[in-house]
Parts: sequence; C-alpha cells; structure tokens
Amino acid sequence: MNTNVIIRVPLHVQVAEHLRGMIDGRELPPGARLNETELCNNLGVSRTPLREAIRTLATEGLIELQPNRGAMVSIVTRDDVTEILPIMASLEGLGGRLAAINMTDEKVSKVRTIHDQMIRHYLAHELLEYFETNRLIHELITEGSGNYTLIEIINSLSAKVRRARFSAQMTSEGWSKAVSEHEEIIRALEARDPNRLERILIQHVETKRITILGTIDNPTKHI
Amino acid sequence: MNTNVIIRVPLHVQVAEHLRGMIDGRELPPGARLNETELCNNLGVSRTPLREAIRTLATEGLIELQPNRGAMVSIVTRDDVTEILPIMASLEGLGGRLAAINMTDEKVSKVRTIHDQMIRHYLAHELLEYFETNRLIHELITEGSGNYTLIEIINSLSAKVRRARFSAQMTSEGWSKAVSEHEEIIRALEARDPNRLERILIQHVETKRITILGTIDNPTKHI
DNA sequence: ATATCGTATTTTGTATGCAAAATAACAACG
DNA sequence: CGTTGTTATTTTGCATACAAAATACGATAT
Repeated sequence: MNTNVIIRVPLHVQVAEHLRGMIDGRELPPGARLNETELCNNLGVSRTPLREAIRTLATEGLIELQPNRGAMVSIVTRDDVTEILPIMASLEGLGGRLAAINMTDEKVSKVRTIHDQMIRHYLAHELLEYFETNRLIHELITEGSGNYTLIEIINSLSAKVRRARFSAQMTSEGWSKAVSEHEEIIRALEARDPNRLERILIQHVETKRITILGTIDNPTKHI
Repeated sequence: MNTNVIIRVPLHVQVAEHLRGMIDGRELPPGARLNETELCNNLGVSRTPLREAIRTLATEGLIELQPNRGAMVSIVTRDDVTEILPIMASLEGLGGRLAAINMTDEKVSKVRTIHDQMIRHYLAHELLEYFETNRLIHELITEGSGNYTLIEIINSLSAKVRRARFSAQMTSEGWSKAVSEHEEIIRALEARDPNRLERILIQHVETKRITILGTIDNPTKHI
C-alpha cells in the first residue's frame, strides 16, 4: 500500500481535534459555554469551520447544543456513568472473548510485559503510572479483538467515563482486588480461554463500577 | 415536567433528518455522491446548514467524507455486518437482562400482544408484517431496559445492519427457528428471568447472524 | 490512436455579511 | 425594593461571496 499519500486535514477537522483537546484538558470544563466569535479569535479561524466542528462534537456527545443559545461542554453525570459501565462490561467481555481467539502471540506477550510493569507500579504505589499501564492493557486487549466497530464504541464510552473524573479515588482493598483480577485476566489471555477471559473482564468492570460509584459522592477527595 | 416548551428545530437538524430519510429510503443509495449545490436547490436551503448536517451524518457513520472531494453515502459491507452482529448480541442480551428487571408489567403485556400478532403473521406467511412486528418487539425490549445510552447504541447499530439489506432472505427453517426462539424470549420476559432472557437473546442474534451472513452472497434473491 | 499538457468548468472549503433571537442594561412603575 | 417594560448589545443562524482544489475537456504532439 502507498503510504506516501499527502494527508490533507480540512480545517473543521483540525478545529474539532483542537476542541476535543481543550475539553479533555479541562481548558473547556464541563458546562462551559462556547462563544463562537471568542473561539474564532483564539483559534484564528472563521465561524464556518468552527461551527461545523461544534456540530461534529455534538453528535459525539462531547458538546450539547441549545437552539439559538449556542453550545456548551456536556456534563457527564453519575447517571451517565451508571448507564455506561454495564455496557462497558458487556463490550469489554466480548472484546476479551475475541482477543483470546484473534490476538497474535506477540501482542499477548506485549500485554504480559505491560502487565508486569503495572504490578511493579502497584507495589511501588505509583498510582498514575498504574492507571496508565492499566488503561493500556485494556486498550491492547480491546484492540486485540480485531473488531474495529467494537473498538470504536468502547473507546468512546471509555472516554466519557474518564471525563467524569471519578476513577482516581481508590481504596487499598479495591485496588488489590483489581490487581488480582488483572492476574486472572493475563492468565486467561495467555491460556487463550475466551469464556474465562470474558467472564473475568465482565467481573472486572463490575469491580470498577463499585469503586467508581462508591466514591462518586465525595468528589473533593482526590488522588 | 413542563411539556409545553416550544420546540424549535434548527435548520441543520431538519436537513440532517431529511438526509437520513433520503438515505434510508434509498433515494440516496449507498455510494451516491452528495453534490452540495444540487442538494441545496432540492431542499431549498443554503450550503451552510447543509454542510453542518453532512458533518453530523458523517460522525454517525451514514456518510463518508473525502477532503476536497465531498461526501458519499457510506456502504455497509459484509465485513461491517460481521463485526456488528456479535456486538448486537452482547448488547441486546444486556438489554434483555435489564428489561427483565426494569420493564413495567404493562409494557411486558404489550410485548405479549405484539408477539401474538407476530405469530399470526408468521402463520399467514406475511413476511413484511412479520418483520415489522419482530423489529418492534426487539425495540420494546431494548427500550424496556431503561438504559438510554444502550438504546442509542443498539439503534444505531441496528440501523446499519438494516441498511445493508441482507435480512429479507429467509429459509423456512431459519424462520421457524427464529419464531421458536421468540416464544422462549416472551416466556423468559414474562417470567422476569434476566439470565435466561439474556442467554436466549444472544442465541437469537446468533441465529440471525447465520441467516444473514449465509444468504449474503446471493443478493439478487429478494423477499 | 493514445498520451500528455493546459485550460475551462465544476465543486468544495473558508470567510464574511446580514437578519433574527437572546441577553443585558436600565428606566419607569407599583 | 422588586417587577415589568423598553431599548441596546451581543450572539447565534443562515445566506452569500470568494478562493482553492478537483474534475472535465480538448488541443497538441508523438
């Protein structure tokens, strides 16, 4: 395949990416109103591509539109997360089932490597590094499914949950439970056991659900 | 709640709805190029709202965008359907599990009514009516889950599968199997048995998968 | 006849302008 | 002091105009 094609990114796509970054990085916090002329000046583009980008983000669910009243960054509520997590469980379960079948041996051993890293971060109580390796493992397994529709759906749901910023609060019991589940996950993956991997992943997201929704009401206590 | 709010629909939203209808009704068949000025004249709107609508449909996956070369109606391939159906199975399973718990008794008996209708259509070999009642039952169960995120995802996937137009070809064995599964579905729902309903629904979509992907290669043989 | 180059036309991408709606500011009134 | 009404300002929604890219077409050369 020719990879030397010149990639041209339309302005409205670039603007959309930039806005996503601003929302992700809390430069535009949940609930913030998007003033078109103001943003235009900031970004140095005219209103047409900006508006197209805003429509794009609206259908992605990152932004909410009110007719004649502009756009605002959508707020991911506790209810949203409550709805999303069971879906994530089913889908990550399916992803694992497919990954156990379709993943290459190299990818599996890559997951193993990162898993071992994650365990080290756990033992060293390095929370941020733990979260990052943890996220990466789930991402690799999902990708290992080879089902791109599935990957896309999971990523978009996962982004929403992350945006809610509930995951940083973890009791030591919850953490150790998550880690022991991860041990089971990697074993089931290496054993290429679809049913077992699916079951554990569903259970794992359930554990996550309890952790997240258990701590959701004291949002001041961070990290 | 006040339901008397005046609902104003922005033009780009109306245009998006209209385009969805045109795509659904094959007025814009898969692969068709969307000429902006031409569509503008047809719909009697200017290019700005039309373009915003096109971006919306693009993120929904109904349309594909090529930079500087406009938009075309996306083609749902056999591979797409192959990816989507296992996801639908998981999600409809989850939907059923939740519906068995959350659905009101009235809604359950409504499903029963439509189920009985569907059976009559089956016995009378009224294919179109059968499909419609069948679709409605699945829709009601999904809605009965009460999980709006789930409903939205399932609907969008379901629309994609329907758009592929593979479902109309059914052998009499496949049909009778689907019907007997539906008998089990309604029983599990009335028994309020989440696990059983989930299992049957997953199996049911698997049956559908076999039906659809088994006949996908002779697309000339319609209804 | 085919291929290549250059030009004309079409089509998309972006910017701007104007109208309508919403918000803000403020005065008059109870 | 709060409430309502009026006007000014801001902000959004839509249309149009202009620029850039892609496509179509034809002429010329081989």
